[in-house]
Amino acid sequence: MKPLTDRQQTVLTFVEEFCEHQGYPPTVREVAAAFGIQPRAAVDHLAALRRKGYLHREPGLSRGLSLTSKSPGPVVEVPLLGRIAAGQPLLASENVEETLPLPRSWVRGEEVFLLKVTGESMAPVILPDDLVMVRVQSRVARGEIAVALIDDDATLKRVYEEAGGLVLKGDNPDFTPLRFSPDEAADVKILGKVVGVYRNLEGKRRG
Amino acid sequence: MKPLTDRQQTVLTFVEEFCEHQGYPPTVREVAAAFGIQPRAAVDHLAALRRKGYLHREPGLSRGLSLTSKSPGPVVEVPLLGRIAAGQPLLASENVEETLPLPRSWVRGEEVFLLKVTGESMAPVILPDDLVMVRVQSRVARGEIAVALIDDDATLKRVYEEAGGLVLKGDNPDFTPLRFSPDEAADVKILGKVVGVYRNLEGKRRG
DNA sequence: TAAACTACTATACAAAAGAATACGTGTCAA
DNA sequence: TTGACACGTATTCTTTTGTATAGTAGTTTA
Repeated sequence: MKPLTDRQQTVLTFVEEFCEHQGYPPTVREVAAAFGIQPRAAVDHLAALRRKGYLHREPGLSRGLSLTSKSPGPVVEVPLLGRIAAGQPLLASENVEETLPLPRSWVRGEEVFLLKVTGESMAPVILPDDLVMVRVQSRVARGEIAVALIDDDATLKRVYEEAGGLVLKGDNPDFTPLRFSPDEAADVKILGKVVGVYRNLEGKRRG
Repeated sequence: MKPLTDRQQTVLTFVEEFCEHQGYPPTVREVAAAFGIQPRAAVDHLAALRRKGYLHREPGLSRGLSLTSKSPGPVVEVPLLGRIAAGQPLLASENVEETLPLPRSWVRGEEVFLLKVTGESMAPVILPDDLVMVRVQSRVARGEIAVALIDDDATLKRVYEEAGGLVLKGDNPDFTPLRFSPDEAADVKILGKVVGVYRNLEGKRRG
């Protein structure tokens, strides 16, 4: 892309930050006011930026200005589930506490959701207050970490499907593995596989 | 958040998609035209959406409409550094391998960057191939995890500043702590504090 | 059953905002 | 030295756009 003059760069930065903060692009006059110049001068700058391919303007439309370059990288809105109930619609909007924009490269699969970890059973790999990303799938490979629903309680465990039944095991040795006979295993529903963990280390005593 | 009527939901969806496609929000009249109704009716819908907290309107401003709830949530482009050299400009574009859009709520601080972990010295909290988020700061509190630059080598360690000098210690007991006399400590530069860890669990044998 | 909310029509007006006109300055390459 | 270009001031015109007034109906809720 063609190089910008210093002045044009500051104008572009202003437009980018305005969009980010306000949620809508600035008008010609707002750009002018920000730099203490006349609208006409601002038009010249915006025209230069358009000519060099940094933004697009819809003629005649107020705020008809959109950024081309920067491009808010490919993001996917991933729902953070507050609670998980046995009631079918897992991703129903009532359960969605908020939705976080994550880079597409992190989101593996179509149906994914985030969950805030509560127990210590998966320590030290997964700790309380971690955010885990879960891909919805009803089966996981042996030994993989999954979200299992047991009587309306969602838990994070490694899953071992064996001839003798189903074993759900935490990494934390303080927790005894849960064993289910083939009959009982029907009450256990695998909601999905844990494909990622995010941990915030700010203001924590222990990692 | 308060529930929407069917009609309000379709209007909100229209606004969201308009923003996504055009890069700027629609005018009252554009909303009206899209549904074949009068501007006044569109105002009613937008007022309802604002009252229920789904969007924000700046009175009197054209296109002064911004999505609060859903929408491509506030993202910050965080640079993923490929290598870290002693040469001053840490976030110089030559060192930036790519830039990932992360939710603002995860990004604590002004200057942050991401780093891919290579060594095992911080296991089990931080493992190879993890992505750590680092906030640029030259000092960290005792025992916090920091990125330290020792002779052009960036390492992840807990930092203990003591009267007897500086100690850099990994969580992994297999690694012996690095000790620096007050004199030697001048060669160690703290680049920043580790404020977050992201781990991808896809295709791993063990967490 | 009254009050509040939703969903709309029709018309009008004033502020907001884009664009046009008319100039002035300095730089740089042909 | 002439013309293209970047950058700027000042003013005016016209369209776009938000908002207001004045109603009409149907639905929901207290």
